[in-house]
This record gives sequence, structure tokens and C-alpha cells, in this order.
Amino acid sequence: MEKLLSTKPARTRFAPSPTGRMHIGNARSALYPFLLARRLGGQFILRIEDTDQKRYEPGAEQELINGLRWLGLQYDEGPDIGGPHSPYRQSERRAIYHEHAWKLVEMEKAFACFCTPDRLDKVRQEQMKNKQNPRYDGTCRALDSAEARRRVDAGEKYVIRFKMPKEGSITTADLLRGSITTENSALDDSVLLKSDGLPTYHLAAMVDDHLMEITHVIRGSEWLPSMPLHIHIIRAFGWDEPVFAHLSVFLKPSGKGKMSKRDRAEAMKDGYSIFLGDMQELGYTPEGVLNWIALMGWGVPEDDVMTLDRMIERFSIDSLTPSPAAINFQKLDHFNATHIRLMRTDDLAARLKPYFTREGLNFRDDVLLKMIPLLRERLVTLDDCISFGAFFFKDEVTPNPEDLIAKGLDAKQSAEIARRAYQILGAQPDISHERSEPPMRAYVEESGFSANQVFGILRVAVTGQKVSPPLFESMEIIGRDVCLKRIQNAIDVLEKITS
RNA sequence: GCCCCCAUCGUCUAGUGGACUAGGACGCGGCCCUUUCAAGGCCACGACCGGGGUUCGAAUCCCCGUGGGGGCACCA
Repeated sequence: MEKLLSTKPARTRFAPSPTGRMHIGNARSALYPFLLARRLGGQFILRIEDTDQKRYEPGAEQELINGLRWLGLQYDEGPDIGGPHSPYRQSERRAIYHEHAWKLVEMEKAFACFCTPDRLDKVRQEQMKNKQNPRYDGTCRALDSAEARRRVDAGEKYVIRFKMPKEGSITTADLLRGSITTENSALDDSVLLKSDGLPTYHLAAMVDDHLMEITHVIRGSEWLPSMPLHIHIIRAFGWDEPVFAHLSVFLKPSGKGKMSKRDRAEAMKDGYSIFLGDMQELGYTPEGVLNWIALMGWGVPEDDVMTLDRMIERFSIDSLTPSPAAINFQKLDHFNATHIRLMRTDDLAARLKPYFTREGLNFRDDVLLKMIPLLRERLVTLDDCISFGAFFFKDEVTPNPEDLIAKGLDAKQSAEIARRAYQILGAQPDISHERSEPPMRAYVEESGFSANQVFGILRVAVTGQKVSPPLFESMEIIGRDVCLKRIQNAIDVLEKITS
């Protein structure tokens, strides 16, 4: 226990396989080890587990790196930046695994196996038919070691399998769940080194974690069932065991079943995604995403909205939760909106720019800075700045004619209101909101129309939309001349309806 | 089929035998504020999966059930 709750510097790692896009599950698998390393003052390492050439996807590693960078999870050692245990890409470490696999063979903890995949398949099929557990039948385990060596040297294809003890049991410890005892008889002679010379996860991860001096292995709970094998491997080498913590999986929003890449389509319909790349485009911030995933599987008393720095202060590995968590996009929205409200004005402005650019709008920096205070508390995602604020940068707006007719009034009355507004505002030398609002309010008073009706018409005329940031402040930013032009246009539209 | 894990409001969680009338957050409902939409403030609704134990006392410990999840590859 002393070891488990150590406060000594920790070396942790994020070890994804480059087989697809980076999703929130990956992100959380990177976050917790990052937090631990920063909390305890150790190192956080990125290691690419690309030992499966069949599933390898060329762009995946870069996407992983981009994702980590976007989130601000900076690693201290990794394939692109090097480090004392280079290389950090497993495909470049073949010799290391080869050597370790054979070391186990020499120690008689593993054996070379020449069985063909075809035969193994048949055996498995047969076992399942007989309701037996599918497992290696031991054919090559019985081979004489000198004979095996001879066949290997002769160039015969082989794999190396772990020689699982037939008797006994093994007790392993998961930090979040306590100790788990497994009968060795339930375990298999798993392949450690494949016939293509590359290792399986079981060998590669254990060897690298040891060589890279990893102190805490934080990984998905899908590894829980193979932890006994992993501990066997570690002990066969006589190495120290790192602390293991298995994260629970993310469930679909419905809570039924594990969230998978295939759920993307469903989420996208509602403007959500589980892929980091998508989320960025959808206007989510790293702060929001981080806060969201952090709290799924980690209970932090008295803390809710947190920055990365705050998470580091508060993190403790034993406060992680072992139970599965259903993802909840509404909560993501909440965290995203909250962090947007917390941002400095210039920071928010800089982050909004790409979204205006994407819309082909020519934003002006000074205008952008001025509109931020009006926009900020209305944004759930960054790209909401388009629906709320595009009119600031458009040459002209084209209101829906029927929106120009106020509720309870007809086109004629609405046109009258627009004309009066034009007069009142046109009489002002400028339309700072201090100058424009009082006379307009006075007009509301004397006219008998409601503020809702008068300001509503003005809003649609000036912004082109029924929902907008506060009217008078918006008009001030747009400027007198443009406002008057837009109001005149509204008058024309309304008069066309009446005539 | 076999093995393993998990179980508190709809969701994420706090809770580590008495401080629990079970706390917070999101969402939902209502009210206030208000030129729209938000934001903000206030209030309400809402949970210990079931059954047995252990104990003076159990959300908390043990067992069984149920439900959910994961795993059983020359994938990770």
C-alpha cells in the first residue's frame, strides 16, 4: 500500500496504437497519466504501439500528436521529440523484443511454436463445438528444446509463446479494485512474438514499461483480463511490478453498450462527436473537453469546473472510479460554455477568428474585440459566434420580411415604427448605446407600442435575425451609417408589402 | 459456453460502520431579472438494484441473486 500511494516522482505513459482517429477514450487515457506525472513531478511519455502492421493507419500517429497538443497534454519523451529511452515507436524496437522473447525461451519460461494458423483455427473450432474453452493445445510446448532450436535455425516459421504454469494461481493488484486471484489453469500459452518477428502487446508493453521505467500503468479496463499474463511475464523476467490502474470504459449516452467509433454518425446528427478532430471543428475548446472527460471516472469533492492546472493540483490516482460511465454530451456543452465565459477577451477573440474565416467573413480585429463581451455568455460552442455575430461583418443583411412585422402588428404599423426609429436615430450624431437607447425608450412610451415590438423590429432590421446580442450595444458596434442603411432597407421591404 | 470486473438521483459523482433528513454538478420544472436569446439569482423534483447475513448501528463489511460491462487472436 505504501508503494501504491507513493508520492515519489512517477513515470507514466500514454501508449496508443495508431489504428484510427483520436477519440475521447484515448484522450482520457492520456489525461490521467499526464496528471499523475505532473502531480508527482515525474515524466509523461508518449509511446506508439504500432506492432500490428495490418491495422496500421498512416495518419493516425500525427492525429494522436495533434490531439495531445490541442489538449495541452505535453509529453516529456516521445517519438517526435526523443528521450533517454528512444525509440518510442515499437516498430523500431524489434530487436529488443526479439532478444527478450528468446531470453524467456532460454529460461524455459517460453517456447517456440510452429503450429500453423490453420491448424490452430481448427483446434479452436473443435474446442468451441465441445463447449471447451478455446486455448492452445500444447503441441509445441512438448517439443524438445534442442529440436525446436534446430527448426528455427533451419528457417521454419515460428512464434514464441509464454509457457503458462499448469498449476497454481497468481494474485495481481489493481489499484482501483484491489487484488484479483486467477487460477493459472484458466490462462493460456499466449503468443509473445509473432511470426513476422514483431511482438504482441503482451510482450511489447511489459518490456517497454520496464525499460522505460514506468511506475504506474494506467490503461483501459479491457486489459484487466490479461493482467495475470502480464504479471507472469514481468515475474518471469524478475522485474519490479509497476502499479496498475484500469480505467473503466465509456458507455454510449444511453448507457447501453460501450461507446464505439461507429457511434459517431448518431452523435454528429446532434452536433456532437467523440473524435477530437471533429470536436475542434464543432467549436469545442480543449478546456471544455478536458474538464468533461476528466470528471467521467474521477470523483473530485468540491470541485467541478477546473483548468488543467487545477486538475494537476487535485489529482490523485486512487480517486479514480472503477465503474463504467455513460457519456453525456449536455454536460460537455455545459463545461464548454463555462470555460468560454472564463476566457480572457483577447484569448476568446483569437479562438473565434478561425470560425469567421471559415465562413468567409472578413472580420476586423477591433470590432471583434468589442463584440466579445456581448457574445461571450451566449456561446456554447465557439462556432456559435457565427449564428450570433456574423451580421457584424456582413456587408448587408437580408431579414426575412415576415420577421420585420412585430407580433400583434401589421406591416403598415411596423413600417411606421421603422420610419420613426430611422428619424430618431438619424437625428443622433452617433449611436453609442447611451445616446440611442433613451430616445428609443421615450418613443416606446409615447407610441403605446411595447418595447418588445419596437425593439424587435429594430433588431431584425439591423441584425437580420430575431435572436441577437443586446440591440443597442450591437448597433453601437455596427455604427450609425450602416444601421441607418439597414433600417432604410427594412422600411423598403415593409412598404413593398403594404403597397 | 468459460473467466473477470462493476452497481448511490435520468446522467457524472461525493460518501471508506455512527457527523446521512444521503451532498454537489448536468439535465428537467417553476420563479426573479429582461428589448430577443443567453448569462445570473432563487426554489422544487429526484437515488443507496433485490434478498440474506455481520454489528448496538450498514449506502459503507460478507454471501447469494439480478442487472450492466469487459475479455477469451500470430489486434491492441
